[in-house]
Amino acid sequence: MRNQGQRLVRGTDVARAAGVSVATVSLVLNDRRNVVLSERTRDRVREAARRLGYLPNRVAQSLIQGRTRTVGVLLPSLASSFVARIADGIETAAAAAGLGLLLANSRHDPESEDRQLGILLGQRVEGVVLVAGEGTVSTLGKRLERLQQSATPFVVVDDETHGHRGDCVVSDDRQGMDLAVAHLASLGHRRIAHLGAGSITSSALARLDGYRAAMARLRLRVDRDWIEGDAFRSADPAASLMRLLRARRPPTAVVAANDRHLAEALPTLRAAGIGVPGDLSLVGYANYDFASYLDLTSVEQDPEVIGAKAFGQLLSRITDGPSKPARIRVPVRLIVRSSTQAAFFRS
Amino acid sequence: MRNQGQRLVRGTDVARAAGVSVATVSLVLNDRRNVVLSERTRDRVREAARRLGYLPNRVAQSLIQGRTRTVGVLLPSLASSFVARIADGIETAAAAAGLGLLLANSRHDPESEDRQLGILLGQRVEGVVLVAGEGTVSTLGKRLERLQQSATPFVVVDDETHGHRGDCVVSDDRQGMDLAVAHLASLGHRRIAHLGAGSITSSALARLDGYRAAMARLRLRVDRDWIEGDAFRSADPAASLMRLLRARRPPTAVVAANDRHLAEALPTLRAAGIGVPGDLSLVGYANYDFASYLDLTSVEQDPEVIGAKAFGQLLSRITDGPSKPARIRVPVRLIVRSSTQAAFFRS
DNA sequence: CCTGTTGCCTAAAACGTTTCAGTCAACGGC
DNA sequence: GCCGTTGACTGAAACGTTTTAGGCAACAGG
Repeated sequence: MRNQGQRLVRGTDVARAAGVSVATVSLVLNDRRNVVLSERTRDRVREAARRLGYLPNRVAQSLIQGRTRTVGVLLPSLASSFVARIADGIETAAAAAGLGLLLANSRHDPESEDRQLGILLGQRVEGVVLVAGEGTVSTLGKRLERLQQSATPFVVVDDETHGHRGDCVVSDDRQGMDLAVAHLASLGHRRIAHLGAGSITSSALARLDGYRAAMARLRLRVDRDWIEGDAFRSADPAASLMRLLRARRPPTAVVAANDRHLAEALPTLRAAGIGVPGDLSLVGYANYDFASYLDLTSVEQDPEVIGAKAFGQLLSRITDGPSKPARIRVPVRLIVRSSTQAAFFRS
Repeated sequence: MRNQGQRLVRGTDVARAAGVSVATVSLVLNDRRNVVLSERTRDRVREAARRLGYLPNRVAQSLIQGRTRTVGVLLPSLASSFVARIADGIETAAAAAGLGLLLANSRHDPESEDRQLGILLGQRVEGVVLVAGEGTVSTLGKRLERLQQSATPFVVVDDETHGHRGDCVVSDDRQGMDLAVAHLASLGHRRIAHLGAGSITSSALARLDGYRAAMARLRLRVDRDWIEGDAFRSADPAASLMRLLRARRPPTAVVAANDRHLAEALPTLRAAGIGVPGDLSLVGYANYDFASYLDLTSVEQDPEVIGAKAFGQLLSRITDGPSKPARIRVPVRLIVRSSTQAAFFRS
């Protein structure tokens, strides 16, 4: 720790240089206008501070003021661009509000998430944004309880199954599925199948749910063998998609819970001689950058806005205190490309 | 700030509950073995701490110990998956070393980066990882100077043009280009052109440089019109690629500085009736996830390792103090897919 | 000369830890 | 009974700020 040798400049140093007390330094630099101070003194202090390169020690400030101006963000990984962009949104909003971000990464491990949360609370963050992820969501309740006990405001992102415990912000998966199904229906499709996400996260379930609701709303029947790749199926999207096409009444279109599954299944479709969109229309989900390269119609989410809203909600909890849990759903929009076209066959 | 009302439990509270002094609480909880303390007292204190849910206030600890156990990460954005994965690598390494991460985002704006750096230094982070980005790299030196003045250890990531000022960690772009060119040469290609990144970042320059060096090493001539999309050209990759194909001696293969440029140019190639790899072999760079969906041969980087190495270097600076600047280049590897095949024509 | 008033600044406490010198009791040896 | 030693714990300072009550000089009014 060589910084010890070369101490950073403190308020005392500025005070000595300006020929005043530390109290005065603080008063001047924080521009306490209700205290009378001569312009001459102000200038002297400011000049000394500038000359010495004085940066008030935030640690000491935090201790005395009882607030750290820092919020914690606990996420499962930054490898997912969806999560990373949420973090970006949180950071931007926090910076605008003058709050810093302490980042912790659970690596999808509940125990690690526990430990990290402990560290964040030890650091006395003023609030926590908890981004749910596979692996940690099932035991999330335990950590929310801990947050409640320590009276630390929090917001959950990307999971609404714990909505009764506090605020949550999610992407509007139901709306997304409705847009996808409605788009296909407007093209004349009646036999629309669903290729699920193969996981049991809150949004995977919401997308399946949204698919069913949209079909019901449009009075379209859903055959039993039109849903594939749910939590109980293997994670082979191509095989799942091919199974869908062997249904008793084969679908003319498929809405997927994830672009990635479609991208992976595309070569198999091509090999089987099934043209897209000629023989089969496809709608993906998430609008990853490759969706445009593959010309996939897809539902675009807005992770930056999710992050911004999550921070906004957290901030209002920090300043206004608790009240009835809010559930914020961020709208999505459909990006139409050439993987969808009018139905080639009407039932 | 409602947390004020419901204060968190302090060492004093534990001390009172256990019938000892605060000093004892600290001694027990920090397991100071060189001080003699009876087992009975230890147990009483530990029990009281557990019962009250005592979490030592890190802010006070930091103040007294003069170290915050926190490093700052200053990056241009989390929207880039490359940067996000670097951050992930840093976080993982930092967590393993027991250090927290304060995240700041410059949004590609030098002024904002300045401000953010000020905040990090105010927070008394023990070191800073500075991830360079377009927009901020040109004025990076100013901030490095500031870091040097405050005697805060730092490491620069993704830029080696400031290597004289301190440590830097970069992906080995020269090696990557060498792998790409050598791969094509081994397939019999002699006329290999370069589609640049269209930016003037350190790695774009290094990739161009690596291309030239590799061609020279293999004794392959580089025509003047075989380099496109450098900093002075417009950012239309498809047009750049088509220009390459109109060269006096048209190339049979192209190595790009970025997968994305190839992905965007692909439709144009298809429209022009140029088959890949039949008429033209392509090698991309970065191995984005879409590279596999588009079957692009590409150079894969390892951002997590870049982050880990950056943190490792920073940590050794923090503990061992300064010495000769290190320049760490993280190896890359070539992922061969079907966008490259044996040359159709030998010169 | 006394009493206020005003203007400008400062002393000192406080925040919640850690650390170390020191206290105090008990005990043993002589 | 005295001295030293050991074991077990504690008092108080320290970290670098902010904040508030109050000090002090100058000056005015009576």
